[in-house]
Amino acid sequence: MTKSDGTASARRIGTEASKTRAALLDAARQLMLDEGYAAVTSRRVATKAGLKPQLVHYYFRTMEDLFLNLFRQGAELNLERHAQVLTSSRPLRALWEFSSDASGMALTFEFVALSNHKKAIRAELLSYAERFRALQLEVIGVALERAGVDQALYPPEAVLMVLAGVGQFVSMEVNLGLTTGHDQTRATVERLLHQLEP
Amino acid sequence: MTKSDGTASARRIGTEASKTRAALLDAARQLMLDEGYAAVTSRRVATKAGLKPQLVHYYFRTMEDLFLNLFRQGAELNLERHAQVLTSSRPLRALWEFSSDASGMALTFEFVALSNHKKAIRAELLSYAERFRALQLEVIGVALERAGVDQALYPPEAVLMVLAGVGQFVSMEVNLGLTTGHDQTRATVERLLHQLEP
DNA sequence: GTCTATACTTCGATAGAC
DNA sequence: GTCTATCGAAGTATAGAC
Repeated sequence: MTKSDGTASARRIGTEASKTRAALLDAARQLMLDEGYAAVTSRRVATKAGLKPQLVHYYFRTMEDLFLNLFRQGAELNLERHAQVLTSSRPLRALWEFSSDASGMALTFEFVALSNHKKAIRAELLSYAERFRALQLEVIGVALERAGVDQALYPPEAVLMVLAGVGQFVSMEVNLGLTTGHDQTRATVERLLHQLEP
Repeated sequence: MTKSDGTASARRIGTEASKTRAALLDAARQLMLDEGYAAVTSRRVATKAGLKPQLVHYYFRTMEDLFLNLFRQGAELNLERHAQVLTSSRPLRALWEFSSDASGMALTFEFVALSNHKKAIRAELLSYAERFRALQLEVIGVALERAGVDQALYPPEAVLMVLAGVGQFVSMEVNLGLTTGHDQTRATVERLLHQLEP
């Protein structure tokens, strides 16, 4: 661990190993899930963690910094889980299950919403999204080949967008409280997946 | 037009026909699109419209009221456009084009994000979503029948979720600045649509 | 019917004490 | 290395003047 981790600055900053710092990140994540990114203010984060608001600015210089750190933490974890899940014996099904998991989707959704007007978050999100996509495309290509699918008709990119797109769309709706037509959709997707990965 | 339009209250409120009121709604929508729902504050809306912040509270008692009115206005408009578009000669294609229109998606996305922690918005959004879905399902059923699709294998609900889900997912990504794999996805969807609706 | 003067709360951030 | 005292700006909302 080097001591400099980004922007050089005159002000002081807490260590990354600090337990207080971790508590603040946890509180922020909880708040973001429960009440949306707009509820993640220095005061509310601190209160939730049982700490003083100024500590947020000690451990994370700005609120944007806090969001970035929170996002990276989750993204790295997701990347690991994702890489593992995609090396399973049925990667297409694994991708579908990953994408249609509503609880995992909620945080991601908040970050996407947040990134719509925070450039730094957007850049970070885009960078991770590209890494995810590359990982997924590779595995899907192999899976389609193994299943004997004509990739001129069904390119991996399109398969990915359908699996991930429909999956994330469904979980977004679940989080909203909308479930009309989900059963039929799930059944149909799973039937098709069964044909590709028996 | 009756004079009472909802909550009975002691305080006074501006008329719905007011030009000032319309200007505030426009400013709010613009702000929401450009900088996200969190940027829609009484002060910023008023400034953008060249008015005093207190006017927001005169025409819309609370910020939530403003959001509700803004949403309803857009939803009604969308419902009309939607009903019209679905009576076209190629309803499936029309639905795909509607869903994959990134510019139209942006506002909807913000409202979904907002509704995640505002109960009143969520209720309104859900109510409209059900109306949309019912409208769409009916038309898709007819279209599938006409195309001779086995609806036991491909129920209208699943077709809807794929068209709407993938379409909205794609436009969400476009708004984010992510376009990897979109061309292949669009081509594949359009090829399949061409088979169903020549 | 329309708008202004004003109150009170919460925000992010810094300088400096332990 | 860790935390506190404090500031100026921005937030929502009401009561009352035109």
